[in-house]
Amino acid sequence: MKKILELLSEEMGKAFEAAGYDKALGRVTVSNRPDLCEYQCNGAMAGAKQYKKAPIAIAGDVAAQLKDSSVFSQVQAVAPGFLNLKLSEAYLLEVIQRMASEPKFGLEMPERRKKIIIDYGGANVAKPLHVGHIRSAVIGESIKRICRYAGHEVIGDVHLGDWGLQMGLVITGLKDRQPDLVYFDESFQGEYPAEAPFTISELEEIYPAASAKSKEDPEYKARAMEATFKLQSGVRGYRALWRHILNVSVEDLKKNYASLNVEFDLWKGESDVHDLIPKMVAYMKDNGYAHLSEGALVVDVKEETDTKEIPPCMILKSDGASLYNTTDLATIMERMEQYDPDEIIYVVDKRQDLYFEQVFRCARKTKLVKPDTQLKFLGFGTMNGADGKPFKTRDGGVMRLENLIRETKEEMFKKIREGREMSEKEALLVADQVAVSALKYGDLSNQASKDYVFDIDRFTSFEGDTGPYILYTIVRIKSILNKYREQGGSLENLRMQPAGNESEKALEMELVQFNTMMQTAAEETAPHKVCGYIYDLANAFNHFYHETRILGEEDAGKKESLIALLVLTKDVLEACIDVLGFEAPDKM
RNA sequence: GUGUCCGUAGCUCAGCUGGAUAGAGCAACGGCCUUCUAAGCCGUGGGUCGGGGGUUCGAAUCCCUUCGGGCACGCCA
Repeated sequence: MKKILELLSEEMGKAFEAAGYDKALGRVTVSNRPDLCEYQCNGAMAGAKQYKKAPIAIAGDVAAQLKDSSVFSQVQAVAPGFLNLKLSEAYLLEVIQRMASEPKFGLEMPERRKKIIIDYGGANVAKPLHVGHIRSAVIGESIKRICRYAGHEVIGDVHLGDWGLQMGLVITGLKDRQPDLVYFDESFQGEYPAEAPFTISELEEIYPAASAKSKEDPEYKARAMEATFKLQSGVRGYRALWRHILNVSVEDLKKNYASLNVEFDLWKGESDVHDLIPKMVAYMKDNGYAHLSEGALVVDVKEETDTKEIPPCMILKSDGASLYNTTDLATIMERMEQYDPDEIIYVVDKRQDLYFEQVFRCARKTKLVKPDTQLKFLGFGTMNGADGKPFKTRDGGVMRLENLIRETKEEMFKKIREGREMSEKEALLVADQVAVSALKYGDLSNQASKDYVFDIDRFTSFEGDTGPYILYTIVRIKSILNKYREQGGSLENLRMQPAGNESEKALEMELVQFNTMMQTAAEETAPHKVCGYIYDLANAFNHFYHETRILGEEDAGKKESLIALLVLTKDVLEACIDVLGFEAPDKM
C-alpha cells in the first residue's frame, strides 16, 4: 500500500491544483513542531517565487480548498506560509486497518526481485572469533534479514579464510606436536581416520604459537610455506588434515554464530576458488587486462575522473603466488557463474574501502561481472572501548567473542534473578534472549559506517534506549494479551474504532510509518533506522500504556479496539526485532 | 603529502534530498506503584550544532575555507 506521506501528499496536491497551483508543491512531511500540528506542508513557501505571490496567500488558498476534507481535521495556514495539518481520526483508522490487513503491514514489494549475495562474518579457520568479528556478523545478519523482508532473494555467505599460509602454519605446528600422525607419512595409502586428531581448543592453541614462531624463525616460516604449498598442490595427507581442521573449526564457528542468532546459507571459503585461479589469471592475461608491473601481475584501475591516486589491482604477487585480491576476484567469478546475482554486498571493516574499490573496478573492467551487477562495499567502523580507543580486555588483550557473549549472558542472568521471580531454567533462557538483544541493539542502533563506543554496561542496562527496553515493551503487551485471553477474550477478527485520545492517536501515527521506514532501511541498508523506529514506537506505546486502562475498559467495543491496537503494535515490534536478529521472551 | 570519514548537551548518539523554538538516552535533580510488568511514565536544569566566510526569504543540513581527530594509500588480510 502507499505510504502515509504519499497519501497525504496526494491529497494536498489535489488541493494545490484546485487552487490553481502546481500539485507537486503539495509534499507533506511529518511535523517538526508536534506542539502545533501532526503533519506539515511547506509547498506554499517553495512556490512563492514561481507564482510571485506571498506564501501565506498561497497557503490560504490551499487551506480553503480543504475546508471540508475528510482526511484532515485541521488545515491551518500560518505565517510565513506553513500549512499545519492534523489528521482526522476516521481517516487514520482507515489507514491503520488497511495496514493491519495487508501482508508485511503494507510494505510494497519491489518491482523487480533482486538476487543478492551478502558476504559477511569474516571468520578464519583455526582462529577463534574475537570482538572485532561481532560487527560484521551482527550488521550483516540484519541487512540480510531486512533485504529479505523487503522482498529480495538473499544468500548469506560467511566466506571463510580457510586457505593460505595460516593453514600451513597450523599444519606445521601440528607436525611438531604429533610428528607420528599418519597424515605426515607420505607412503601411507589407506583410509585416513574419520576422527580429527585434535580438539578445537588445541587448534586454537596451535595457531597463535605457530604464527608467533614463524615471525621470529625464518626457517620455521619456510617450513610453513612449504606445508602451504603441499596443501595447495593436493598432497593427500595434508588435504585430509586440512579437512579435519576445517570441520572442527566450522563446527565451533557455527556454535558461536548461533549463540548470536547469526546463520549463513553458505559456508564457502577461499579454498573453494583455488582451482579457479589459473583460469582467471589466464583470462586476464589473454584479454590484455593484466600486465606485469614491478614483477607483479596487475590490472590498472585508474580512471580519468579520479581525484586521488588509485593503485593498480594486484592479481599475483611477484613470486607468482596468489593473494587476497586473487581469491576475492575468483570468488566474484564463481558467484557470477553459480548464482548470477544482481548485487553482491560486502560487510567489511571500512578500512578496506580503497582495497574493495580496486577489486570492484577490476571486476568491472575485466568483465567478471555484468555491467549492471551492483558491487557494494558496506564498511563498518571500529568498535572502541569506553576510553574511545579500540576495544580491549582489561589486561589489554583481544577479547574472544565467545567470552564476551558468555559474560553478557551471565551478567543478564544475575540481574534477572535479582529483580524477578523466575525459575533458574526460565531465567537462563530469558537472560540469553535479553543479552543478545542488548549486544545487537547496542551495535545496530549506531550507523554502521561510524566508529562507536562499545560500552557493555550501557547496553545491558535496564534503562534507556536499549535492546532490553524494546523487549520489555513487547513483554508488557504480551502480558496484557495473555490476560485478555485468560479472561476468555479472542484475538481474532477484532474491530477497531477511531482513536479516543492523543496518546492513542500518537501510537497509531507511529505505526503508520512502518512501511516508509522499512523501505528506507532496505534501500539504504540501514539497520539503525529500524532501531530508531522501534524506539519511537516503544516510547509511543509506553506513553499510551501509562494513560490507558485496557483490560479495565468497560465499553466492550472500545476494549476490543484497544486490544486490536495492542496486537498490531506487538506484531510490528516483533517484525522489526526479527529483522534486527533477536527475539522477545514471553516474560522478563 | 594525497584522499577519505568525523567534530551536535558533561558522556554516548539521532537529526543532514534546507524550513518554525536543534532532539533522545545516560549522568544530576524532583514527582508517580491498593489498578494490565516501575527494565516504566511525567517533569527541571543543561547547546554560539569545532571556528570563519558564502548561497538563500530561511542553514546543524548545501558550497568554500580553517582548526582538531580517525582511517587508508602495490606485493598483509
